[in-house]
Amino acid sequence: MRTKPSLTPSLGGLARKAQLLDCAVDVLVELGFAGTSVAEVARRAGVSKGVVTYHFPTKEDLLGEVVASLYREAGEQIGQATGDSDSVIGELATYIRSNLTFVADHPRHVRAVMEVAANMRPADGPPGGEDPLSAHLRELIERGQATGEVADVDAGVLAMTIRASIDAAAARAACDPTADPRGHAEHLVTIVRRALLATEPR
Amino acid sequence: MRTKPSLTPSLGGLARKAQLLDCAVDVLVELGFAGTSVAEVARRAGVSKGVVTYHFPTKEDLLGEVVASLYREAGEQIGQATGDSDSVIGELATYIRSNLTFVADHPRHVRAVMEVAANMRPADGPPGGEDPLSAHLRELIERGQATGEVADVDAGVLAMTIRASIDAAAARAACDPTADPRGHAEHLVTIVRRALLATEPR
Amino acid sequence: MRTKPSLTPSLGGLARKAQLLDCAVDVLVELGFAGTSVAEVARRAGVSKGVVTYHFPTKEDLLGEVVASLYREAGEQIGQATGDSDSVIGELATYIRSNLTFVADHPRHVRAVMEVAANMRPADGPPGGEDPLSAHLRELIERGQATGEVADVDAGVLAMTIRASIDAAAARAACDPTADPRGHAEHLVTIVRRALLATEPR
Amino acid sequence: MRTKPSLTPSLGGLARKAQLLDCAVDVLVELGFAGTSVAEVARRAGVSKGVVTYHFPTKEDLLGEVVASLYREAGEQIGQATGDSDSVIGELATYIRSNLTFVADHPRHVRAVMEVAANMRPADGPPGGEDPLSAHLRELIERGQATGEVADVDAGVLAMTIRASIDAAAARAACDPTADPRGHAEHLVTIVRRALLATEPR
DNA sequence: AATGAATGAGGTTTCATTCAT
DNA sequence: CATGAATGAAACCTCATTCAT
Repeated sequence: MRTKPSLTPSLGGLARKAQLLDCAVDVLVELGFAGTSVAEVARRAGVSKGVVTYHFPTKEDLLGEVVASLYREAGEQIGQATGDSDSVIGELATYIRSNLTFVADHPRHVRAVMEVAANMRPADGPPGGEDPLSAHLRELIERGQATGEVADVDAGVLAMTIRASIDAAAARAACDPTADPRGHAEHLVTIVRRALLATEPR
Repeated sequence: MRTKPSLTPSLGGLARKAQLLDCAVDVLVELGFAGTSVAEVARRAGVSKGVVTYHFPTKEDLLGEVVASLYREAGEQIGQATGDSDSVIGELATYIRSNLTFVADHPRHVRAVMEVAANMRPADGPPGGEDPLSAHLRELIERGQATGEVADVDAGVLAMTIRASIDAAAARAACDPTADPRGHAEHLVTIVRRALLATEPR
Repeated sequence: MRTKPSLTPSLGGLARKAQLLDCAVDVLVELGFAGTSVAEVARRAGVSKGVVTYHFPTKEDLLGEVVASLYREAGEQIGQATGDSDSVIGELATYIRSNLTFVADHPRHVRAVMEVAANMRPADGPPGGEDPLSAHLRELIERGQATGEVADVDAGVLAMTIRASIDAAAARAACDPTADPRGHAEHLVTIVRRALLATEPR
Repeated sequence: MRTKPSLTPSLGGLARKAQLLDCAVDVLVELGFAGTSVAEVARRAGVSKGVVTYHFPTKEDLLGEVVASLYREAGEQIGQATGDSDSVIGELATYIRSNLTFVADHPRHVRAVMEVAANMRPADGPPGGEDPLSAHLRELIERGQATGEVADVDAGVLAMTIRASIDAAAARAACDPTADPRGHAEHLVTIVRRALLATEPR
């Protein structure tokens, strides 16, 4: 039997995968997690449903890779901007700025991952315990407190607050093109510096 | 889980409705928005699916009432604790404390509403724009800045940050029984006071 | 036990039944057979669903009575107008006129019965065989042919055609208030008379 | 590798669609519109419910195609038999004969379409106004009256009567295999000719 | 690699009916 | 008589997944 010519020829594995991930991001952003179906992703990619399940055997694989690829990119971009400061305050500022710069550069992908994270909970029930990203921040702050560099506010709460502020700005940036994540970073840095460095009045 | 070991007695309208709302909250917390089906709610209540749709014609009605009932309760409890301070810092502290006290008292309900809010997007597309709760905080802060009572940090960013911190603590409290929202409130108040009142060094 | 005061006091059986039948007719006309539910009938009557099933244990009882009551009324009204003519043509004319007069007087009820008839098929499968109403007409025509009073067209086909024309006019009248069933009757009488009495040309 | 024998082999799109339409016709004829469910159609086709919704996304699509396919076939078959007569009476006879010949050839399909038509009301409320098929007939008759070729009976009523007679014969033929639509056509032609051509006595 | 067909589970909703009060 | 609550079946539809080609 003759092979039927395909409208959408092979893209050689990796390219096809990247295309599908792109489409998945779009669908997540526009239709939300609940509205994201394999069929819709395929439709936007202009391929058949089978193509999606060929490259990503299950839906979880697809969405998991949406998350993982963002983490990979974020790790690279943020990793570069790290460690080049010797003060704790400086490191915090770098962390906040690099995080929100990344968000400003990839608002849609970030939003997509938020959709997934809010809905695809790990099999072992709700997380509970401290978020690892906050934990890292907390340790950083505690280090500064140990050396007396920064004031003695609750490190855990401040860490959570910084993380939450970054995430909120990201969420906003993903939906609202007029939002300004980089400005948010600067103002947040100011707030954090005041909280950590300032001398309380009187 | 919360089901009273009753075969299926008539509960007389309001009680049944309350029971179903309770069960819906449980399901939302444990299974997430995506895992919340009318059937599961009915199963936990020990009644048939029809009972749920009898009292809440559509799923949206059910989840909407989960949200609305929390807002009602929060409005009452938080409303009482408001306005009794004449300094902006005092009002902020009251706001933070009453919010997190409420969260400490209703962690599961709060978490359930978060699940709904994160997923049930309004028909008119993604929100965009400033969150009304943050806006209220921002105005409060700006009022203090106009009178010179507090420092000139960015009011919008600080408002978002406070709201985000409260929400993060709420999310944590809903999943982790060892979390301490009231402690979070105190530490957050300290952080905010420092950011707004302290004199920057040098 | 104290009797609970009712918003919709007892109508004494028969009146309530009549009211429910009226409402059922309305629903059938406006929403069609498929849209006719016990709940909707109750809603229009301003009573609870239970009232309907109290008076008409099953939906079939309700709709069956809609049909039966029309037949009763039609039987009375048409019965009076019958038999007072001694020519077959006269009897046919009387039949047609009395049928369409009845339709003109009860368009909604007629339409409702059509909805039911088209959908509620007898348990023993589709009817098949000659419609009894047509059969009566056919016999009448054949009687006239036996005496030579009317021409020798096919009595069965003419009978079916007359019946179908009456029904079509009824269907029209039920939906279209500008329709004129009585005019239709006159014109149909003319057509039938021509078909039965005229001498074919040449 | 040997091909695993499939219980429900792939029929290649069009064939499967045709099969499903056939089954839908059967169900409509035997169980009526109200008794026609997607599940029942699937059961008769020996496939799963999903297959039906795969080929016809909604029930309306399925039933709509039942109607449309009949119209297509009827259009072809009746179109061929049209326009080859120059007298109005001749055209009427051709119309009646071709209609009922078609009915005689496809009694079940015709009956199925009647079920659908009687129940699937257009979204814009009850129709009201003249049926387009009757309208065409009326214009034909009026043309003949304008030239004096045929008598001056009411064209609208006669048109409705002819249409109704054809439909009644079709309904009968679909349920009763002993019915004779072609015979009906001949007798109906005779009746119509007498009504239009004969000279009234006296 | 890619496709279209098929599956079956599960979701929401409607509804006739039953029953205690 | 009347009601509101409850039931359970059945409807339509969506979807992740599997499979032959």
